Amino acid sequence: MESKWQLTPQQEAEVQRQLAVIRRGTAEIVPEHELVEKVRRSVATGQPLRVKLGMDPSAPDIHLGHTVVLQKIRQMQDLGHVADLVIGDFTGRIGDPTGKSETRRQLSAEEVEANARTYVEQVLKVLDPARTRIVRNSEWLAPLRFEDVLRLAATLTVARMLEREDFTKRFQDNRPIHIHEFFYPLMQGYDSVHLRTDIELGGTDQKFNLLMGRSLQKEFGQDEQVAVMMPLLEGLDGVHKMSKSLGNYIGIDEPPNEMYGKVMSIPDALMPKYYELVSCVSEDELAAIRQGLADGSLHPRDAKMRLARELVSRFLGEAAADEAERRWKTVFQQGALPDDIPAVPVEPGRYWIVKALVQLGLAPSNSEARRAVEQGAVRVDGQRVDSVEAEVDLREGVVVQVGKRRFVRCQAP
RNA sequence: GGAGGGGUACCAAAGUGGUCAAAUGGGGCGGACUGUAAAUCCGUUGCGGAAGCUUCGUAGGUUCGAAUCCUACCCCCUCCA
Repeated sequence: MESKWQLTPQQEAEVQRQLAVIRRGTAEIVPEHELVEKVRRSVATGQPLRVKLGMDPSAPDIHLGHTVVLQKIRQMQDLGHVADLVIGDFTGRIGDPTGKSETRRQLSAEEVEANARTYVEQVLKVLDPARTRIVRNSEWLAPLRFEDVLRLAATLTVARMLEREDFTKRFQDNRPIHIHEFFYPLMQGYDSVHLRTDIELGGTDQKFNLLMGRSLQKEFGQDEQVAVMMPLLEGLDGVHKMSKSLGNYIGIDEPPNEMYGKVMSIPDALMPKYYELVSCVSEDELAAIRQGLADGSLHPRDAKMRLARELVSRFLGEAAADEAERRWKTVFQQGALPDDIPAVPVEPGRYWIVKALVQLGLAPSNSEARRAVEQGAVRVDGQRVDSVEAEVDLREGVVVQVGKRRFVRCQAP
């Protein structure tokens, strides 16, 4: 296709450079040629592209999965483009039906507001604040009249909606689909119209919604946005996409040890993907890591430790990363006791082991405490307790351990 | 308004009078192994120091005996209108 922008050789080179950065790690770009054209335009005119990301404030925290997309935007910001971060405070009231097998609960305005606040704070750990505009879609969606809404709705057919797998499935399974859920993609698309978005980012599961933006922009006589989709990041289980509701996520606000440990528990096989999507290593390093893992010269554990360190350092600071790494080494590599064992006040004396565990908060019930002992999980001052009938002396400084990673130090009250 | 389907443990899902503290899968926890909290394998997963006690939407009832049968109620879903 013929480009309408004539560029100097230097500019051509710049376009190529930008495209390479943008393409890295993406799952799909629709349509590719329009992206090229937009970048050419930007380079020729010096006008930055407007990149949009919608965030659904239905959960208060963001996790590593979200950073995949955020990071891509950051890269675009570093190329000189600007980001519109749309807080879906209006759409959040509905809840994105994407991938859901049932209708989402509608959030109250207050809940959305509270979530939005922590969101912004966390998101700016990844994005460049100077090149980020934070907007809320209630700003332009709330004032729409019913008439406007009808106009939007008229652009869409039920058949088109049912192209979506999640809706189709629900429809076939005789599960309810509420009309208002149809409006979600419509509203998200309208955000793009309002913001005159050039590029909208999202996960591959957002394809339908992203394409909706194109349809609506066309309807409004605008240049259509390009949809840039990032792969979904699997969570700790290595199977399902990282999500809060599945509990397989790594939050970016977690305590350092948690974050470090969680990274270490990611299945080995996911390392290349994690490096590609959430790490900041250069293209060359990435290739080296891939190669090393493939030919066995790089131990998966070491790759993970490096990644864990990088992530903790980025989100929580260098010092926290040092500390988390040190702790991990002592506890798990050397099997030593951690040095930050929580102290629990307890009246000194002789206790039946089962009661002691409950007393120290290491087991929720006698039955569970007994099970732990029976399974050989309990140690007192490093000595395994092998009888459920055992009695132990609890006094200042005694360390009681259940399993490999739960420790408690007794403390006189 | 009418017709029908359904509510079982953390989740999903069997079970339709006793052998059911309730199959199976997932998740959780633990052990072994290891290189880590990866992978794999194994164990365990209501409470209770024991006797036993309390669980199958809720409340009653029938029965020697109920998750299973009856009655009422609550909740969810679908279809027709």
